[in-house]
This record gives sequence, structure tokens and C-alpha cells, in this order.
Amino acid sequence: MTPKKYDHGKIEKKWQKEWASKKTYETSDSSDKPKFYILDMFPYPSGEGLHVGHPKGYIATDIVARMKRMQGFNVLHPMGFDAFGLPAENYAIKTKTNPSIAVAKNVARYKKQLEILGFDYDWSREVNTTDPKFYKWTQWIFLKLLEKGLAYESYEPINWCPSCKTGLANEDVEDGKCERCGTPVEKKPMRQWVLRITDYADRLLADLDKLEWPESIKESQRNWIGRSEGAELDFAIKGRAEKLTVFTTRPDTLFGVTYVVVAPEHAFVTELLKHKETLKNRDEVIKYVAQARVMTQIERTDAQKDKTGVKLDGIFAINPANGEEVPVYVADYVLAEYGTGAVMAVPKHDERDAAFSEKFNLPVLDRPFIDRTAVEKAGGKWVVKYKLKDWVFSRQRYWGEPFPVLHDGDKIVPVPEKDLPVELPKVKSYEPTGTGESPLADIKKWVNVNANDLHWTKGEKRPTEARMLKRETNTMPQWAGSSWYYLRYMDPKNNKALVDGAKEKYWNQVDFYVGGAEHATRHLIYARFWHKFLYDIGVVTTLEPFKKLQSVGLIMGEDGRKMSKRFGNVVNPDEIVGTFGADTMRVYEMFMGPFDQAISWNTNGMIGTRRFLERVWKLAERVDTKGQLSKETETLLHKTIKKISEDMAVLKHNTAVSSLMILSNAFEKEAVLPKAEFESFLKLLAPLAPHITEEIWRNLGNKKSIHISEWPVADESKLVDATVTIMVQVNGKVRGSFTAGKDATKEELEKIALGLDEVKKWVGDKTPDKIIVVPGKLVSLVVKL
RNA sequence: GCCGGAGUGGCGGAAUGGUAGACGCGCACGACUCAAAAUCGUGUAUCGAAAGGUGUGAGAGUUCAAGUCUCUCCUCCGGCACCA
Repeated sequence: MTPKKYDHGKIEKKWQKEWASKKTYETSDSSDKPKFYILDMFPYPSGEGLHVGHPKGYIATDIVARMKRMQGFNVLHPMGFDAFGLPAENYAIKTKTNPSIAVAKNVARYKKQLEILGFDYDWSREVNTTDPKFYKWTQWIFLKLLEKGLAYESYEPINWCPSCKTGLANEDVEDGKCERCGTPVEKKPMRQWVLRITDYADRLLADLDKLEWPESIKESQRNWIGRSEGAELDFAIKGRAEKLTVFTTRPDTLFGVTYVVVAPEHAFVTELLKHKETLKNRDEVIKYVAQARVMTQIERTDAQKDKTGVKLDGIFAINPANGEEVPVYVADYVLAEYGTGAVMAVPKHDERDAAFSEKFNLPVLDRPFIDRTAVEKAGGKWVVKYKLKDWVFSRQRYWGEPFPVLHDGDKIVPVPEKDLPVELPKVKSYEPTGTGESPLADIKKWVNVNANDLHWTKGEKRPTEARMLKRETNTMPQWAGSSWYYLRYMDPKNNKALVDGAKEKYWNQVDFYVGGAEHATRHLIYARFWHKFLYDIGVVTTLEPFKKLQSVGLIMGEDGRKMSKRFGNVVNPDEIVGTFGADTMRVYEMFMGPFDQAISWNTNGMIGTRRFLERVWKLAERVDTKGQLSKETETLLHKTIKKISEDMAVLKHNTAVSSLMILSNAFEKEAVLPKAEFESFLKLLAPLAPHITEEIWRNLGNKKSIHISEWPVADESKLVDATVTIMVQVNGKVRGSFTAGKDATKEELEKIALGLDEVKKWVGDKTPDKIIVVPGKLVSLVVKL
């Protein structure tokens, strides 16, 4: 017999222990079953621990994983930790302890918090990006990128955060500010490692079409990649050997060009300034260029600000279409990084050129468009440009993967594969230097490497005779490990390869990936890039890492603001689980609303789901081995099986919960509750509330876990109600209804409808002009009144 | 400015073009109780005494029938943005 009281604390602990000891959720690599790989974006284990918003996505995938397992799939649902990066490092600076200590502590805490929620993770596959056994392969991928010419050193000015004292990728800058700390970024020329993601721009764009991802995320990536088609045109410079190549998406407006503008950083300007005599207003130009250089990105790219610029006095560009001579300006509204850094100005057709022309009193020419042939005749070359920039991949900080690279004077020497991983050494001070060097540069013992100590193989024969080499002291950005971690879960302990070929083939790609939409143009682009690269070098056999993606809507605080310690609106899951139980919290978070939508937490709302589970608990006491359900409820059960199976697969857990409530309400009204049918209900509820269902299931005499039982299948013959309500409309308004057999013919329905008193009242003695009968649904009469 | 998504009771939200507001919260009344909590039951868009009317951001349209489809507009959220 079921014990009287529903004691969630006892029940949840009991089954969590049993599932762990029986390895209920361990995934096998070889199986006749079809595979299903479902993945959560792994968390960054901060010192704050989890708040109730974090597990929302994990609960949702846990539900799908459990359902799929019961449906006979070999399910891979792993979890791990992304632990390199600034928060751990800043904490280390503050406490002067190695970040690995804090990371270990935080990971332990996260795991504990996740465990009490009853997730079905296979912890034997846990990964941690800061584990040398893991980052050995992050470094290995970098070596391959280097080998294929996709990683290179660059000295171009990059985004620099003066507060974090590190260079940043374009993707780490939001509205001209450091994404981490909000400090306006500066441009700083410095040596850095860059990955040639732009080589993959076209594929990253084109392959979006075949992904089952939310349209909004695909669109964000399209915007980020920013493809535009246009032409490059050469403008000769009067009396000089150079020419200016401009990029335009509107080469047809070539006749309307009134001037040419170049970015302050353009090589042509630099060249002109080298010689004193070329420019009449040299001092003015020097001043303008210098001003542009010290501006932050925010100041520079503020579209609201007035156009500024300086004429390159005495310089004229020649329009390749008609030979017209036009002046040349240098202005900061032209960006050096995009296109060719030079633009042909057509004020008639471009707002910015129009604004500039007005300010500088330049003419506006309204001239006919030219056709494609004329463009080509003028020397136009059709090109495609992308806004996407190469990925600035080095950071001047301590807590990241060391680059597996050595410097031999000017030469780059890859660390031999045998010497991977290059382990991050312990340092005395984690403080960033701010000089463009990382704290690693201070550790002479680590930096200086005797070439004879390395394991050169034939293929990697040491390319230098020098005995002492210097290690690269920059580290990789936080995004490195997360760009490929999903592959490691397939084969987490392999020390011979990143992933075994057969295992990769079996697990293929992630079938379903769930996480925050804020990763749209960072993690989700980087991972796609690396995956395509790994495909190109034969490590993976799929073109895309994540087949289907769903984003989680945030859970906001009760005050509607983002949950944060700063606002004091953080709700701790441990407390909620203590009071209401993990099952109640799981059901509540899924029931709150549509999964991808942001929603405010409301602890009171938990009462409803707790009541629901209490009622299920009581229902179990009424289970009978004899008897049967009413026809009506039997049909409802089969409809519910069908609906839940569909809803859960696409994370519509809110409506799944609702239909389970409806079914349990119907069960309560039944005179007898047959065991088989109640067990079907339990199985449907099991993914949502794994503990209480397991307890009831075992109390009903089942020996094996409900979570490895078979998922119910709806009986087609029991899906249709024996009788249906047919409603009757007169001129589009509902005037009555009646019940009829499910197989009643159109003629029968029409006859009954016309005979109804409430219908006669509206139709009178007139003959309907039109009668529409939808069997099983309605009769609609059209009568001229 | 360009692109994507969304606007439904007091609240969270349901609704293959076919009875709008499922399910839950809250609220009201009732039962149980000395009383309260918990629990259970009934009710709960709105105007109207009723018959009936009106209602899914606003306005038009298509249709026997529109929350759902089409067009125009408004508001909110998200992405991109001096990107030529």
C-alpha cells in the first residue's frame, strides 16, 4: 500500500541514490537502438551557484531524454563545465589562489545542485574545459588550424578593453563596449592570434538554411555574417601612380559620383602623409587622422553625430565611367575594416553621402543609372563582401588554454603533438599586465624551452637549429573549449584522439541542442566554424554540429528584472526543492509558459503544481486491478498519450502538463481506476516528475525503474470520441448545438440541425441559401433575412 | 533605417480557419471545523433583469465561419547598423 503522506524529501533522495548506484542512465556506445543525442549548453560554474532560472533548459532536455529513452532510443544526455575565463580568474586575483581550486569547488557545488533536481545525466562522461586531458584537444585543433593556414599572427589594431586588460574579438564587443564589464573598447595595435573564420563565411551562411533552428537565431547569424554583393571599381588618381579601389553595392549609380572618401586609416592617406609636398593641407589631415585614432568605437560609429572629414587638397580621383575628376576626402564615416576602406560618394542615392555633401557644400547630381555592361567596361569587378571579421583568438590573460606554439625569433614553431597538452603553469600573480603580455610571460622557467626536451617526430622535424625557444604567452579565449566540447562527450576518455571515428559516426551530430539565445552570434557561430573545419580535415563526418536548436527563455525575478544578486531577487533552487520538492519545481518551471519565452518567477504559482502532484499521489490509493474506465476517459487517455508524445518532443512542456492535469481530473471522477491505465498515465508524467512517479510505480509492485519502462502508444481505434458535439451556426453565429454519433453522415447532421428549436427560431420559414456541413464539427446555415 | 518575433480575462497562458479564454494562479460563495489552515464542491471575459449584444493592439479585406489568412497602421521584445 502507498504510504499516506507524500514526503518528497525522502522519496527524492531515495531514488536519486538508487538511479546512481544502478547506473540507470549510463549510455552505451554500441547499441542496436537508434541513437538520440540531446545536449544542454554547459554552464560556467560561477561562485554564486545556480538560481532557479539556470535549470529551466536542463529540465526541458531531461524530459525529452527520458521520454526518448522510454521510447527505445539510446540516449546521450551529458553534462560538463566550461570553466576557463574571467570570473574564475578575477576571483583568483582577489584571493591569490589558483583558479583551478575555485573551479573545482564551484563545479562540486553545481553538480550537487543539479543532482537534487533528479537529472538523468550520465556523469561518467562529464567534461571540463580546464582539464588538461580536455584542452589537449583544444590545443590539437589549434595546431591543425595553424597547419592549414587558418590561424595566423596579425598586428592590426584590435578591440582592447582597458579594464579587463585584454584584446577582444569583434563578437565580444556590444555597442562599442566590452561585453563582460561594459567599458568602452579602444583600438590598440598589437600582436595577436587570429582565426580565419571569414574563409568559412559563405558556408556558414548557406548551411543555415538546412538547420532546424529558431528563425530569430538564424537571422542573427545572417546579419552577423552580413553578406553583400557589389562591385569593386578603380578610381585612378590624377597625376599619381596609385589608384583608389572602392566597394559599392550600387555600381549602377556610378554617374552620380561627386567625390571619393577614404577611411582615416587607409593606406593611401598614410602614403600621402609620408611626403611633405603632396598635400596642401597636410597639417590639417594629420590632425584629423590622429583624432580618429584616439576615438573610442562608440564615439567613432555614432550615426547620430555630425559628419566630419577633411579634403585631401590637391588630390583628384577619376571616375572610370566618364573620366570626371572628383575631389577626395578623408572621413571617419568610412570604416577601414569593411569593403576596401574607400567609398564612392553618391549623395543622390545615399543618406550618409547626402549628409556629408550638405555639410561640406558639395553638389548632388541626379544622373541616369548605368547597366551591368557599362559597369564592367568601367573596370568593375563583381565581389561579395562580409561584415564578419576574422576571429581575434588571443587573450592577454592567465586563465585560458596556452597556445601550443613556440617562437624561434620571428619564426613560429608548433609544439610537437607528442608534447601536448601544454599545461598552464602555476604563477605567483594572476594580475593582467596590461602591456599586451599575459602574466605567463613572467615565468621564465616555463617560457624558455630547450628544443631538445621536446619530442620531435619525423613529420614535425624541428625546423630550427636554435636550442632555446620561447613559448607563446597569450592564452585562448573562453570560447575555445565550447567550440568543440559536444564532440568529446561521444568519447570523453580517449587519449589517442579527439573522438574515435566509429563513435563519431554512431553519435553523428547533436540532434537537439538547448540553451540561451545570447549565444547566437558567438558560441553558435564559433562552434559551427570549428565543426566545418573538423569536417574538412576528416575528424567529423557531419557538416553541422547541431541539427535542431531551441532557445530557453530567461526566468526573471519576481520583480520582472533579471535575476541577480545585485537586485536581491535571486531565488535559490535548493530552498524551493526543500520546501516543494524537485518534482514540483520541475513541473512548475515547465508549466510557467512557452519554453522560449522570458517569464517572471512566482513562488505562489508552485502551489498549483504541488497540488497536482498531491492529487496524483492520492489517486494511486484508488488503483484497482479490476474494472475499466468509462469510454469517455479511455478516449481522453489515448488522446493524451498522443498529445504528450508530440508536445514533449518539441519542448511544449507547458501544454503537456496541462493535458496531464486534465487527465488526472478525469481520473478523479472515475468510479474505478484500473491499474494498466493509471500506469500509462504515470509513464506520461514520469519525465516531468521522475521521483514521485518512480515511487508510485514501485509501490504498485513494479520491480524495474519506470524510467526504463516502455512509453505508452496511443491506440488509434480509441482516439475518437463515440459521440461528438456538433454546433450549429446561422449566418456565422453559433445558435445551438447537439450531440451526434461520430459517424453521422452529412445528411443526418443537416436534418437534425434544421429540426432544432433554437435554429428554427433564427431561420423561421425561410429556406437556407447555403448549408455547410463539416462532419464531426458543425453545421453552418446561410439564410437571407 | 533594415531584418526577425510577439500583442488574448485580475495574472501566467490555451486554442489543425469551426463553441475564444483549456489548464493553473487569484478571487467569491458553500461543505468540513469551536475556529482557522489544509482539503473538497460551485462559480468567475464583459454589457444586460432577460432575450440577446459585444469582445483576442487599431482599421480594412477574404470566407458560410477569422485570435488564426491578406493588407495598412500602432506598441513591445530581439538581432544588425555611418557596413557604402
